[in-house]
Amino acid sequence: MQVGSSLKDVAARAGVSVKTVSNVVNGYTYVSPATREKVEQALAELDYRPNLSARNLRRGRTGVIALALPELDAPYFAELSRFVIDAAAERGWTVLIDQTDGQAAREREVLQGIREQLIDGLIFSPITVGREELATRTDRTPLVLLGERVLDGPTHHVAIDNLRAAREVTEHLLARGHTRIAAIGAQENPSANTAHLRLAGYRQALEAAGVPFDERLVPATGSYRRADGAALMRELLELPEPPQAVFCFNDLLALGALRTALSAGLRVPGDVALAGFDDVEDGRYSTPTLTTVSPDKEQIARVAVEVLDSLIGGGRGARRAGGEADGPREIEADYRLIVRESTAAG
Amino acid sequence: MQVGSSLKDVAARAGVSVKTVSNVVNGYTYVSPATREKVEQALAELDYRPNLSARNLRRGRTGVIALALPELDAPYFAELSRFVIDAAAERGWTVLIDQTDGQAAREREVLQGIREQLIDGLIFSPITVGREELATRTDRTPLVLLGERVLDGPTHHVAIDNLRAAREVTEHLLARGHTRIAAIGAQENPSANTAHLRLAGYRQALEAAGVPFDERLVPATGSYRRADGAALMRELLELPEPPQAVFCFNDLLALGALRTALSAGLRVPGDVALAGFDDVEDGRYSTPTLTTVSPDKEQIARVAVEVLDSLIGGGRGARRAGGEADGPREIEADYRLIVRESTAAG
DNA sequence: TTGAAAGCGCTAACAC
DNA sequence: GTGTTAGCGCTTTCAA
Repeated sequence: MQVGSSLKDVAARAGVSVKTVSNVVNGYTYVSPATREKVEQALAELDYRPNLSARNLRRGRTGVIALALPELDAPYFAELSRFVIDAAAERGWTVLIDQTDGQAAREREVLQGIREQLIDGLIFSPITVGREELATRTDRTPLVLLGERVLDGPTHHVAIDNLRAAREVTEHLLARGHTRIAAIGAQENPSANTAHLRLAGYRQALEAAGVPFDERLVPATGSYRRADGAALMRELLELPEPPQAVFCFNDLLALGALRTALSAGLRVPGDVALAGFDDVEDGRYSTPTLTTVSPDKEQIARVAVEVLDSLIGGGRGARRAGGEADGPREIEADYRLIVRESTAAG
Repeated sequence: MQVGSSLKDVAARAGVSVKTVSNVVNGYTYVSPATREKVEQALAELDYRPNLSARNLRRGRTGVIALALPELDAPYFAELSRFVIDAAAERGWTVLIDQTDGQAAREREVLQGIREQLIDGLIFSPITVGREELATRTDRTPLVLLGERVLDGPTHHVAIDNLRAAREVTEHLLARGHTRIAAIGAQENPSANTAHLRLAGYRQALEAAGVPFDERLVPATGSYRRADGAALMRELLELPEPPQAVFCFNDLLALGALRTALSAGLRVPGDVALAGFDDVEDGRYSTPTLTTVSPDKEQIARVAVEVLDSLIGGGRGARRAGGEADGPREIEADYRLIVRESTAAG
């Protein structure tokens, strides 16, 4: 069965050459109106659709970029993805999604180019990957990193200043009069840059305020889901001296912690104040609503796509390592602290 | 700049023919160990990566399927996507995402094949698209629909029995002793099958219980986000005789309604009971936790991918319309009613 | 303004 | 077992 018509078929039907049809399809100038009309009619009659594989092969690019992230069902990544897809669509790119589940092996594959030759570029939000993996990368697919900066990394990336943001949250909690402030979300994995930066910001704020750091108030976790937040909060509440406030390294942890606190009969923020990070929509409708750091996700997505777009280059011809001349760019995205009910003044 | 090595380069380096290299790359038998080793060394030395565009052009398929859905940042779709991507990965497919935002024009594009020739198949969760659009579709890309059944539709689809599920939710509310039960999520758009089915289920249950239908208790909405639920709940609370229970057509609406109710100082379920639909994770951690219909998302995703896989066919050769011989399959997915705190017995 | 033809990198008949 | 070669459908010099 004939699946689709090719340029040749159209050319035959219109009584012109393949080149002419191609010209019409690609909107080139210098086609006489008469010819153009003939061709367009044939195009319509045969319901012609260009074969993208062939076009890609010829052009050396595919028009597809990959977005690699830990998990699509974490609201932060879901929201970010929507913006990336929108921004990409505006520039004519199609987005393909790779879920790594934060697994080191999967992340390494992504970096080494499982999809190479299928994608023109990659936007990657890593969890475990560090400087070394990036440095030894052989895949030449243009890459933009999302999330924390991999220090001195050889790669373009866009991220907010996690350390400063975490410090601000903690300062906000201190300003509310709390001194016994816990932090949920520390990670033992040495490559977990985001967690380390947020923890560092937390510690800086405590130190500046002269509040001693108490290791028992900073339980570690492997993942950042609601269940983790709920479990860690239970641990904190069993402490001889439970915290007055908890800074959670993302909103999911905070929502889990909130559930635990409310179930335990505590009032939030009356008995314990809670702050999160990410500003996902859930936290805007929880009761109480959630104080959080709101990264400008739309900006992050747009800038990442723009940088990638410029790396890939206007696009004629083969994929290039382009843009490296200017050196990797580190772009800082905006964020703001949004104070809501969960830390409202007593 | 040379971007990557081709089979020819590898062949030259290994001192064999292109075909032999191809054989090795594709894991064919009948390659002598000595040759194989030579080739593999050359492969490694040149860091060979197959050009997928070329391979696709030749094989007539791309290994990519599209998942078209309204919005990635609605938790139900985010969760579903994760399962679709996982199921697809298991079968060697890569998933590309199209967001329609539920817009009729975008949905029509998807259906008519914007991505044709780039994808081997399409899994589509429509909002507005109806029977006619499906019937007049010319794109031959294998298609599986998700969500409500388009009645007598010409297309394979997988969905839960929305009508029955909605009836069960309403019956549950009736069994709790409520008679003044509102429903949030009706849609005026005649193609909004899901909304119509859920509304029909609600009405069936009322009727069976001899409870009169009150139009004021069934406000319509265009979209299904938290903000809509919050706004509609405000309207309901201003009624001279507000409802004792509210059945929301998805969890986001319910979470928005919950926020409004709690903000208004009402107790849930004491003053008003609330039920949702979808069983997204947010509703498992809200306070109170949310009674809801839980569709088996993993099953929906897996079955959709399996059906699509069989439609696309083993895959040799060109894309086919295959599978139509057996006629469109309508696959009913499992679901269950999960009763949680938001409708707990008084 | 249009046509002829080469070739992108790969796979698979078909030879040897 | 291995090599030769003909396309897949498209874009694009180069001629006409």
